[in-house]
Formats: sequence, C-alpha cells, structure tokens
Amino acid sequence: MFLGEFQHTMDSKGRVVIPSKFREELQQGCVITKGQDNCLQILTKSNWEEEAIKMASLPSTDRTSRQLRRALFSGAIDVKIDSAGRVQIPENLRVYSGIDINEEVTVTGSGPVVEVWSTRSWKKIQNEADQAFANINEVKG
Amino acid sequence: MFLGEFQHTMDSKGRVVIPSKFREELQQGCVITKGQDNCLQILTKSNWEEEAIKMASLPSTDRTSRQLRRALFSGAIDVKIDSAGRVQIPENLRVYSGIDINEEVTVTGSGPVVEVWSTRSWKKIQNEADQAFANINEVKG
DNA sequence: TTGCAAAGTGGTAGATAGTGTCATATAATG
DNA sequence: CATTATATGACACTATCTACCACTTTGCAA
Repeated sequence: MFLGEFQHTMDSKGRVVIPSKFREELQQGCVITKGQDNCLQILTKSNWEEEAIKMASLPSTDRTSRQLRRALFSGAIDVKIDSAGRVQIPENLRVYSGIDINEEVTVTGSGPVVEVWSTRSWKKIQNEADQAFANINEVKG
Repeated sequence: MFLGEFQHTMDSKGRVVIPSKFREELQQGCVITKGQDNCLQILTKSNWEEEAIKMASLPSTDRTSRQLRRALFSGAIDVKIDSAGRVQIPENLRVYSGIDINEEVTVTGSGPVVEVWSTRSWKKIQNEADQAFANINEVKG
C-alpha cells in the first residue's frame, strides 16, 4: 500500500527520485505506464501483470477498449531503480505527463499504485480530489 | 474509544506528542490522514484498513472515484510512535492542518479516532461545537 | 568509418530533514 | 510529600535529497 505525497524535481537527464518509503516495494522491478488524467503510474511487477491480463481480455471489437489497451501497453516500460533511488522517465512519458526537465514533480502514493505528476497538474487535481473527499465526508457525516 | 482534550506543542522537527492515554491503542501502528475542517485524524491500523479497502474497490473508470482514492491515499501516512511517545507529521499534513513548527497543538479523542488541531483552529471549532450542543439541548428542552 | 551531439547511466559530496536518545522539567498519583 | 509517569528541549546521528560531474551509449552526419 502506497501512501503519502512527496515533492521532487526531475533532474536535467529526465530522472525522478522515488521516495524512499516506496522503494522497498518497487525495488525488485516495476513498470511505468500512462495513468489517467495525465499522470504517470508506477506499478509493482505483480500489479502490472494483473492489469495487463485484465486489459488483454477486453473485447477488441470495442474501439475504446482497443485504444485503452494501446495506450497502456505502448506507454509502458519497465524500469529499475538505480543506486541513488531514481528512475529514468522516457521521453514519450515525459511528454504525456507534461513534466519538463528540471521541473517540480509530485509523487503520490495512491493505494496499490504510485502516481507521478508535474506539480502544476497535481495542484489542480488535488483541489478537485480534496473537494470530492470533503463531499463524501459530509454525506457520511 | 478515545476521549479527552490535550495541549501539546509541535517540536522543531515537526513531531507531536500523543497523549499517553491514547498510546496503547495506537502503539502497534497507526495512520494519519486529513480530517474535516483542516484537522488531522489518527486511526488505528484496523480502522484504516476498513477505509482503505472500501476505497480501493471503487472503479477507476469513474473520475470521482479516482479523485477520492487520490485524496485519501495521498493525504495519508503510516507512522509509528517513538520511544518518547511522539509521531512525525509530514510536511504536507503540516501544511494542510496549518500547524507550524513550535506551534501549539490540541489533540482530542473523538470516539473511534484521535484528532489533531492547531490550537488556533481548535478554539474556533470548539466554540461552534459548544454552540451547536447548547442549541440541541434547548430544542430538546 | 570517424567524429560529434544528444540522451542515458552511474556515482559522489554537501545540505537538509528526520530519528533516536537523553536530561531536565512538569504533572499526576498514592 | 515522595514517587512515578509524562512532556519538552537539546543534541548527535542517520537517511535522504539535491546538485554536480564524468562516463557510456546511441543516432546522425561528415
């Protein structure tokens, strides 16, 4: 289970530090994919395989499913965390997520997955997320 | 069940003392999350897991569900109480709750959860709560 | 083929944030 | 009042992050 919110910077070579709390779970291999709302997701190997199976079983007759599948697989890459706790984000994923070189990055734990955001995007999303959260609490109230 | 109200100070490293009455229940691990009205909540591990399971099972195809999941998990962190009875509050939760370094903190038992407030906010909230309580009594006669 | 530029990989040193421990001060208890 | 438990501040220590720098690989062009 990944929890928390961490600020980092994408270094001049396109690498991002994985917060130390997340490393142990990801150390033995992980996969980066395009996530929803233009974030990037980092999954453990086993989580990825589950996802992949689900995705592969979607009907290829349905256009949306096909596109989802393409996005997921073509956008995925498996990476390893280097000795300094960093991962290299490939060009296409940097573009997808809108994270530029030397830009601020927010890495969040989101339960079963880790999400990587440009801090710009995260701020927007976070407002919306907090809103949703506040509302549900009121309902539960 | 957590009861009572306690005054403490956030130390220069961002740590807060958990009142000794609460420690036993929280000793074997607890999770801090964002609560309502800018307080922080501390849940026991088992309490947290109930919440988390509900959240994790929401469909990721639905934007609101995704946002909820993000808010819940990114705003949470699991901590352990140190040998002096303190917990470290991470930067993002300090910002959320408006508790600065060396500032006064009110820790309250609120039934199943512990709440942590900057004493500033607590005073405001407490007035409102007392007011509401008084009014209910009036209505009931 | 060779040389050059761009991108990726790997490592290191200093700064910072977080952790653990202790001594003293304060409060609670019998 | 004596004793115990609890809280706080100080400090040293550790882990982690950041900003560099140097080397390797790749792709392109001369």
